[in-house]
Amino acid sequence: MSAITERRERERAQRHQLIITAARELAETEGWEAVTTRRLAERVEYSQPVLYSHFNGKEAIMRAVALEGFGELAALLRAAQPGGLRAVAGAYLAFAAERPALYQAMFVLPTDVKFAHAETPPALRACFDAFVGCFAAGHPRRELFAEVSWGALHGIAALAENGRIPPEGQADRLDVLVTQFAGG
Amino acid sequence: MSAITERRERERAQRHQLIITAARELAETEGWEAVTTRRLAERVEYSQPVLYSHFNGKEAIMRAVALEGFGELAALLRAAQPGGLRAVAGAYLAFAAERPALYQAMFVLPTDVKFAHAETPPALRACFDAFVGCFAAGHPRRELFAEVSWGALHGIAALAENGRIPPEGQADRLDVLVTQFAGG
DNA sequence: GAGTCAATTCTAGCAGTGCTAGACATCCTG
DNA sequence: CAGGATGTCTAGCACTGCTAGAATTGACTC
Repeated sequence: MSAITERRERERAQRHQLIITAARELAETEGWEAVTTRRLAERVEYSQPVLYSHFNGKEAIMRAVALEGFGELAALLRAAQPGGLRAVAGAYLAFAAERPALYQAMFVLPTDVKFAHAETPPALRACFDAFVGCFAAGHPRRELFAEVSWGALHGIAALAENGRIPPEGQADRLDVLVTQFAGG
Repeated sequence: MSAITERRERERAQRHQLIITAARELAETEGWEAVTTRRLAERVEYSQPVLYSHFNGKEAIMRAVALEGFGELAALLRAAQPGGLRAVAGAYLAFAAERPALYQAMFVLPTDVKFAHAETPPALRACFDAFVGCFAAGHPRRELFAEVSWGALHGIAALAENGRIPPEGQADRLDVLVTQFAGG
């Protein structure tokens, strides 16, 4: 009995992850507008209602995908940490450029995820902390600088992603941004 | 005959503008997700197909709204021009905060409007030029600096708008941004 | 004025969306 | 092997953007 329910829960958890992965892959190959509950259900080889037994709706699935993204981004930024702001910022822009759909779920699409809040997911907080760590410990407005440099990077990334800025100039923009902020 | 067709064209142009205004108002009061062709048609007191005789679909209506926004933003930025980067950046953030839906149509939602291109609408180019004008005429990388400072502002505005950053800290962020860029 | 005809506007409907109630099947328990 | 809970699916709702073809309007000719 206990063994059976355990197995069931294991299978359920597997399917849970399968849905997240399928949604992410679909979004990364065809964009979020192509991620419909019907296509997603077909992809995981279950009917639509199964999705709703795992998630509280489509938005919840996207939130789960975004959460996965926060974990990956945090790892990348932490790895770049020793290289200072230039390396962290470069890693950030590379992440945004290489996984546009994932980045969109994390930072562009409407979300319920709490930012700068007590309930902020640890992975997300770790991302922010990577930026904070780029400024000296004694810096009087350390958090503020982290926030602004992150925001600035996001602007560059977002505009490039939706075609408002030519993507090929990102390296130059990164250089300007880092130079202006590292000097302060 | 000519007088009649002229009157008809006049009425048609009026209705054209009515649709744009209605879409904008609806978006500004309830958000773009509330702007459906049915609700918009009801608002202008015509049936849905009329919308399609004026615009090539919902996206075209949003593009028209965005274009209106570019004109207004350009006027605001030009007026702030004498105050330098601080004034221009402040006007930009104020615009984004006061007309979030309009700003979203201009810079966040998918669009076909050409940026940094031969077909770029004059109003949009004027917005960019306002940023360029904030840097000395002899500045070696004038356009690049304009691009990056605009991008940085967009990041701050976008993150604040969708709840990723507490909106009450915008003044401090603006201060940091301007200080770092005006110094270069 | 009455009739004709073109331009305009609307009704009705298509294929798609997110989501859900209730029927159905499956599997464990006694 | 029957009973019952668990899980899954079918079918459908109200909505979306969009459009074909019917209906109406209104300007022009006789």
